[in-house]
Amino acid sequence: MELPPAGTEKGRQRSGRYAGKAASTRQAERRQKLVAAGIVLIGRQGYAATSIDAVCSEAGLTKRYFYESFASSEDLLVACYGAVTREFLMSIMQATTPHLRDSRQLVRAGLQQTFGYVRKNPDKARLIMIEAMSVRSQLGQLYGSRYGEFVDLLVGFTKPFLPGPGPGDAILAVMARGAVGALIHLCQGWIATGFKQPIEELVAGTEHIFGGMGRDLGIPGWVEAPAGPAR
Amino acid sequence: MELPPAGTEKGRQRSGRYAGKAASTRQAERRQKLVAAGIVLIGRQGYAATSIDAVCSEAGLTKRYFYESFASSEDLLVACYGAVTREFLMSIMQATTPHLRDSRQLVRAGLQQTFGYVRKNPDKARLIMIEAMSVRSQLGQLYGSRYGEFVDLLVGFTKPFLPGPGPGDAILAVMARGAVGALIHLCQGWIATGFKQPIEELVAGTEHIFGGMGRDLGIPGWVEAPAGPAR
DNA sequence: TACATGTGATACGGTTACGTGTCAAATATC
DNA sequence: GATATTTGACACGTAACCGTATCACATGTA
Repeated sequence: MELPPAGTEKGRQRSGRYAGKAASTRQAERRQKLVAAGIVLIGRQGYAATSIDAVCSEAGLTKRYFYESFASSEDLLVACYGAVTREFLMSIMQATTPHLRDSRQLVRAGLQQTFGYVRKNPDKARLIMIEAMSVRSQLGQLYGSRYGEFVDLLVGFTKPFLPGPGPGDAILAVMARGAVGALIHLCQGWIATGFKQPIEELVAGTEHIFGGMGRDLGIPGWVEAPAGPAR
Repeated sequence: MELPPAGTEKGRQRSGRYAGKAASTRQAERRQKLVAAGIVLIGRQGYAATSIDAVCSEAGLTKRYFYESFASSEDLLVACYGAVTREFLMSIMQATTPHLRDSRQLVRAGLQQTFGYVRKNPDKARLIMIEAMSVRSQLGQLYGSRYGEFVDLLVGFTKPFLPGPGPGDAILAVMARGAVGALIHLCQGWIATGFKQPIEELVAGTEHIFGGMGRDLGIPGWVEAPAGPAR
């Protein structure tokens, strides 16, 4: 913001280092702290009930540094959403990569990891699945870009197994988005009701949904009935 | 709140009538006006951006009458959610009742009505599908009761077509909730992106999802492939 | 007409959070 | 050790909203 890096009057000091770290490093660390604090507070008590002061207090910083990294609390929410979503997706990819050849195993591992992550990280899950809806100004972008990665992941998983051309890409994308929606919605209800339902029922039910879609798409291995009536 | 209905001193007047209507009638009308105003404002500009004063102004009433019917703005949101949900469900039931015998037609009519309602009533759809998430204190109940009606409707539609015992009721309920979640999620994205996607693609994609579930459940009429690859 | 109640407009105090500014202590460079 | 920058703690003014209270007017009953 100030004048060029050369000394203004006597050219005494200039290096930007402080506490052993460069300016950009410190700035990034502060931002990181704020995001972490935002994830905790927003996920725990909700976006509407989380003030900027509270986030700064939780992060051990002051408001000055909040506005250094974010223009508004909504801005922070978007950042938190991105961070948690990334972690969530990574965990799913990690859990599914061993089963890229077996679509049944792939689906089961993905579903178990999805619900397992939610169960183990209820605050983060609440953040990305419930509180993120509060971002009015950027809701469209959230749905269009970051959340699209999840859909792309799903489509990418599916395409190698497709026997024929299948339905058009647009239809396939709708199916994938619908599948993601089913998962998210079940998780929302699960969270909202205090995880009372056993995770096995959720996995089994969603397996039927995914299995039905697999059969609809003619994917081998899903054509025969995947499970007995009262599995 | 005051003393018994008998006259306090001289027993002059007491009837509760005003402007030709009984007290309870006027009270109900005021509540109705407030709910209508809430639906418009919350649906249009979001729950967080809707103040009680604004709702009263929109309804042509004053704050006194807001607190006559509601204890908080969240209370109003719940009431609005209930009113719109009821209307939404009624419209779907009305659109589907002519096809209770033909499951294919039933699904198609239901889906078209679902997306059609959202398209025609974007504010109301935004209210029940997005803003309702803001009700932190009663989220669990929303998911448990009122929203459960939709799931029950779906299960009720499905059961008559089931050939055998099918999966257990718990699994069936999960599948139904997932299906509802797929619909809601697709609608959310549709709203957030300004209804750019053609409604036919959404209907076709969700038909595949429902069709897959129908095949998974062994419902006659869904066993053979419901549509060609590039329908 | 006289009076009690319903109604509408508005005022008030209290609370909360935002966004910015000030000032002293800590740190690094000369 | 001296100076400039970074940092932390805190104060300040502003604005919005909530929930309640006040007051004059409208409406209905005796």
